[in-house]
Amino acid sequence: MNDTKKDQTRGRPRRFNPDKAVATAQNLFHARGYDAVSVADLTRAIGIKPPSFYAAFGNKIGLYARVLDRYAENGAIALTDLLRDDRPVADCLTDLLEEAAHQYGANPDAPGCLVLEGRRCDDAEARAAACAFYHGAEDRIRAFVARRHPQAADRVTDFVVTVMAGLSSSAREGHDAERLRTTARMAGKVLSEDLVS
Amino acid sequence: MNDTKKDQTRGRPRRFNPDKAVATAQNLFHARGYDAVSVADLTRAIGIKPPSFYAAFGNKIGLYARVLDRYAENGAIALTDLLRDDRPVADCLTDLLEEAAHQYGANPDAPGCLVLEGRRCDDAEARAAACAFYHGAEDRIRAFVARRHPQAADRVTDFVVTVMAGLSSSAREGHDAERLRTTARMAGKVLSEDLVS
DNA sequence: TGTTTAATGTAACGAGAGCTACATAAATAC
DNA sequence: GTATTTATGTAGCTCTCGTTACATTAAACA
Repeated sequence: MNDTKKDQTRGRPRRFNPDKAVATAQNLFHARGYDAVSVADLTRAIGIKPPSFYAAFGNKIGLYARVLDRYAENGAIALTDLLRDDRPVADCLTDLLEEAAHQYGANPDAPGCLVLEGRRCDDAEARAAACAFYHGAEDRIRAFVARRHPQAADRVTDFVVTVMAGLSSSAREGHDAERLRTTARMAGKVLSEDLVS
Repeated sequence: MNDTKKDQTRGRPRRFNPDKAVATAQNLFHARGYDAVSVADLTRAIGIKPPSFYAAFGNKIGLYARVLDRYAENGAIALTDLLRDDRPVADCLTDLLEEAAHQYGANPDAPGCLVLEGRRCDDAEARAAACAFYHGAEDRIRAFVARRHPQAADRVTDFVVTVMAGLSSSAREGHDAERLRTTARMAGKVLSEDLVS
């Protein structure tokens, strides 16, 4: 709440809030994707000039990395809460798919998953940054399944991440949260039957 | 087979084959996507200079449209063959998903679906062109389902196109045809149970 | 008050994008 | 042969991209 941080640093103080700038950038990147957002778009939206931008974030990728970090904390799916060892694996994964459907369709101005969509941008560095977050999540899902269904882990993980990518894609195509949830529930049925322990 | 068409047109003859050029462009667009392929990339790959390019195809979008047409004839999924009215709907759709898996993973240098991936490029005109092909296919799937399962058509179509988008995405992530096929088969199971006539 | 430190605004850089003006070359039509 | 038509090669256009030099402004430190 205390917006005016009294940082007693040395030189001229910033005229903008870097955290707010990251939030603004997150909206833009999520709405249009990394490639379609120019530095000019970002500086205009933040309300600063290029030198301030580069002094604060290094470069476009630097800001994108900040955005990905923020997304992992705020916007992304809380795998820790969903993948519980005290519930059936299939139930957890179905909840995961439904939660994805809910989040991907929640904001029509920023549909789909920032990370999943970011995997396919044209800038190699940005792509690598998004893929790093993606692989982290995929590995956690696979490890979760493997704990109780080791022989099905690869197959089930492939299915789950493929459906999630599809949900993100359909969200960007205009499917609202309810349509996505119906699709997610249908996909979830497979898991209930495949993973009868 | 007769490569040397004796077109008795008027002026100086072309030194390149436009159909081969479209095939070359298809490979590039499929491998990297519309945005990541520059006109310079195309002219280099085709072996021509920009003026010949623009004389033959109008502009970058013009060639892309030719590529989409060619893809619809050659590379894309033959919906007419798959969506048969003399077989159970679920079986047809499962075959459709498996065929998608097969095609999307067939060529590691051009993974996924040219049209599905093209929907999300940053150029508005190119996006619209790809979306037109996509919506045509989606409509055909929905009409096929509606013929025998009218109340399930929307839901089932959403599921099928979402899985297909996921398959294309996972193909670009590196899943080979066999992994994709396993995912497709899992998704197909839902349809068999959902569409018990 | 004078020095130091850091952020700001103006202006522009080089690279690459899509695209084209213009003169030349190679075919047919007369 | 001469005129006409079309494709080619050279060279360069405009625009936007990500990024930066440079002088200036505003704060803390001495």
